[in-house]
Amino acid sequence: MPTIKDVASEAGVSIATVSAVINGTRPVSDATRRRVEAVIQRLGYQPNRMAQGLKQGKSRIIAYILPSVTNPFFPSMLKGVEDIAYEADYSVLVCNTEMEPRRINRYSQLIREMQIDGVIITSPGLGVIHELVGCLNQRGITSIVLHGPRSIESVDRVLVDDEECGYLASSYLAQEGHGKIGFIGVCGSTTSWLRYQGFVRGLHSFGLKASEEYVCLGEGFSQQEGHRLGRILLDNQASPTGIVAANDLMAIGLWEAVLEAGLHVPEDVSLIGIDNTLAALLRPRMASVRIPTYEMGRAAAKQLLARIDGSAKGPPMTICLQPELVSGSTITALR
Amino acid sequence: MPTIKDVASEAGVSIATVSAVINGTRPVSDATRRRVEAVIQRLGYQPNRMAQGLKQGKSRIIAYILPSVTNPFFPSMLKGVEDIAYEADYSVLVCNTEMEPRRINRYSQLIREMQIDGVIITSPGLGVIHELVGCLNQRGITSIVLHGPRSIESVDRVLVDDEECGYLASSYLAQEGHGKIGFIGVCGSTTSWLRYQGFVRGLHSFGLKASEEYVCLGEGFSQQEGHRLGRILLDNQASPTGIVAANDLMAIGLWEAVLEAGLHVPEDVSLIGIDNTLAALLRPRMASVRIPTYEMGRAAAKQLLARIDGSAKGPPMTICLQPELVSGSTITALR
DNA sequence: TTGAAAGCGATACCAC
DNA sequence: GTGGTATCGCTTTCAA
Repeated sequence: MPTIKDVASEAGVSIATVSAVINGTRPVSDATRRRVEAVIQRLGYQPNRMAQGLKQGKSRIIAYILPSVTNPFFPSMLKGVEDIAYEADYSVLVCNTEMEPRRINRYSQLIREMQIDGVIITSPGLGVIHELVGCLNQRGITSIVLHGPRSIESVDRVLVDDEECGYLASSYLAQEGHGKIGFIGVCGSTTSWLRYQGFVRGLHSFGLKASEEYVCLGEGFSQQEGHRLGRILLDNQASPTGIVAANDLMAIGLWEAVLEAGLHVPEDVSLIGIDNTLAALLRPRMASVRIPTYEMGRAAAKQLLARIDGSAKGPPMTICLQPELVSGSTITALR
Repeated sequence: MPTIKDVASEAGVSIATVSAVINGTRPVSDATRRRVEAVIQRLGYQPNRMAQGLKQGKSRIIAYILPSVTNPFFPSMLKGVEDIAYEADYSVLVCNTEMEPRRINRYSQLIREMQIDGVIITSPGLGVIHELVGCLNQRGITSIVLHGPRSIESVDRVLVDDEECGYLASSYLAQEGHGKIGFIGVCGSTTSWLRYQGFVRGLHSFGLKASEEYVCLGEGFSQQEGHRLGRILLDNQASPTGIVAANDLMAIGLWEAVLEAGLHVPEDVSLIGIDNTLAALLRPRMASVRIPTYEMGRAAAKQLLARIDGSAKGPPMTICLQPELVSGSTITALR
C-alpha cells in the first residue's frame, strides 16, 4: 500500500503539499496539483484512516447501536441514519447488540477505543441505556437516543408519538363500526402504555369506553406473547370484535390465537397492529399504524451531526415524529 | 482521555512496560503488573485503536458486506459472522450496500482505508462482486464469498446446496400426494436454476415429470414477481395443485395470486417456499425449506479468520451446507 | 525485568 | 506556494 510519502517522492514534492492537495487546506499551484493528482491516481493511493484518526482525534465514523438486526423495524431506521451520514461524508458503525450484555459492552468499548465521533442509541435493553449514555457522555462522545425510553433527559431524543399510534389504531376500528375493542400490550413498557393511552382516547372520541376485560398485558413485544394474550382475551365470554396489538409481531401471534379459537379474520374479529413492518405480508391484509422509522433515523443522524459540528447548541431536545394509519398495507415492508 | 503515557508516569514505569502489561508481550514482574493495572483501572484507560492499528497495520476488524439489512435473511448470516468474530476477539464492520453502487464504492474505500483485516461478501449485485474481490485481493485483503455467485473461483466460498433445496421442496409436495406441481423462479439466476434442477429431480424420484406449462420464470426474487408469475401460472387451463417458489418472498406474492384467483390455500393449492424467513409468519402455515443462514455465517467467518491467521492454506475452497425441510414452520423467524 | 527511542502515516505549524 | 518537522498514541526492537 502506497503512503503519502511515496506519492510525495514520486511527484517530487513534500508530503505537506500532497496533504494540501488532498484536503485543500492551503493553496496549491495548478501545476503541482495536477502532478500530485496524477501520481495519486497512478499509485492508487488511499489515505490511511488510522493515521488520520490518530492525528485528528476524530474518525468521521458514527455508531448506531440497535437491539436486533433480524427485526426489520430497526434496519429501516439504520437506513435513514446511513443516508444522512453518507451525505455528510460520515460512515456508520453498526452495533447489533441482540440485547446481550456481552455485545453491548464490547461495542461500548470499541466505540471509545475507535474515537467514534458520535453515537445513536436505540434501546439496547432498558437498564443499560442510562449507563451507556453516561459512559459516553463522560468521555465526551456525543450521543442521541432514537426510539428509546423517555426517561433519558441528558441527551437529544428522536421519538414517534406513541400515544397517537394507539389513537389511530383504536379510531380505525371504531370507525369500522366495532363497539367492543380490545388491546394487547406489554406490561411495564412506556411505549405500550402510551399506545394504550391513545387507544383509550380513540375510543372516547367515538363515545366508547375502554373495558378492562378487553385489555391484556404481557411480558414482551413477541409473537409468542401476542398468541398467549390472544387466547386469554378470547376466553372471556364477551369477546371483542376488534383488537389493537401494541406491535405487528404481537398482532400475528394474536391472529394465530383467533384462528385457533375457530374464528375468522376479519369476518369475526378485526385486527390492527402497530409498526407496519409485517402487516404487508399477511393475507388477508391487516391494517397497521406505520411508524416513520426511516425518517426517524434521518432525523436522529441529522441532529447528531449537528451536535458534533457544533451547529446545534443548547439543552437536550426531543424530536417527535407522527405515525400514520395504513389500512390496506402496501407491499413495501421487505425487498 | 488518558493515554499510555499518563498511565506510565502515574505508575512510575515506562510506556514499554505498560504496553507489556496490556498485551502480555513480554514478562513483567508481579509487583509492577499490579501497580500498572491499578492505575489503568483508576484512570479508566483505554488503548487508542487508531494508534494500535497504525502501528500494527491491522485493525482486528473484519467487514461483512451484505445487500440488504431489511430482509431478515442476511442479518441472520450476520449474526453467525458476529458470533465467531467475537469469540476470536474481532469486531465486525457491517456494510449494508442496499445494492447501490454508491454505497458499495463507499464501503470498498472505507475497507481499504481502515486496514480491515478481511472481508465477507454476500452478493452486493452480480457484476460488482468480481470487481470487488479483485480490488481487495490486489490490496492483500483476504476475502470470502458467502452465498454468492458460483462464478467466483479466486476466493473461498460458503454456499447452501441449492439443488437440494429444490429437491426437498418438490419431494415434499409429491409426498403430500400432488401430481401437478409447478415452479416459479428467476430467469438468469444460478440459484434459481439449481433449485429448479433439484425440483425436477424431486419429481423424478416420485415418478413424476416436470411439465413446461407449470414452470414460470421472472425477473427477481420479489413479492411482486411471485404475484405476477402466480397469475400467469394459474391462467393455464390445467393449473397445478402444488407450487414451489424459489424463495419465501415470491411464495407470498404467489399466495396472493392464488387468493385472487378465488382459490384457497392449502385446500386448492399447496405452496412451499425456500428460505424459511417469512413462512413462520403466515397463516395457515406454509412449508418452506430452511437455509442454514446462521451456520453459513459462522462457517464463513471461521474460514476467513483461519485464512487471516494463516492456519488455513492452499487453493480456494468451497464449503457447502445442507438445507432442511420445515413443514409446519415454527415461530423462530423474527424476534 | 525494564527503559529509551525509532517509527507507523497522516496533519498542521513555522519558516522560507 | 512550498518544504521541513513536531506530533498524535501506540508497538517493538535494542540495550542495559
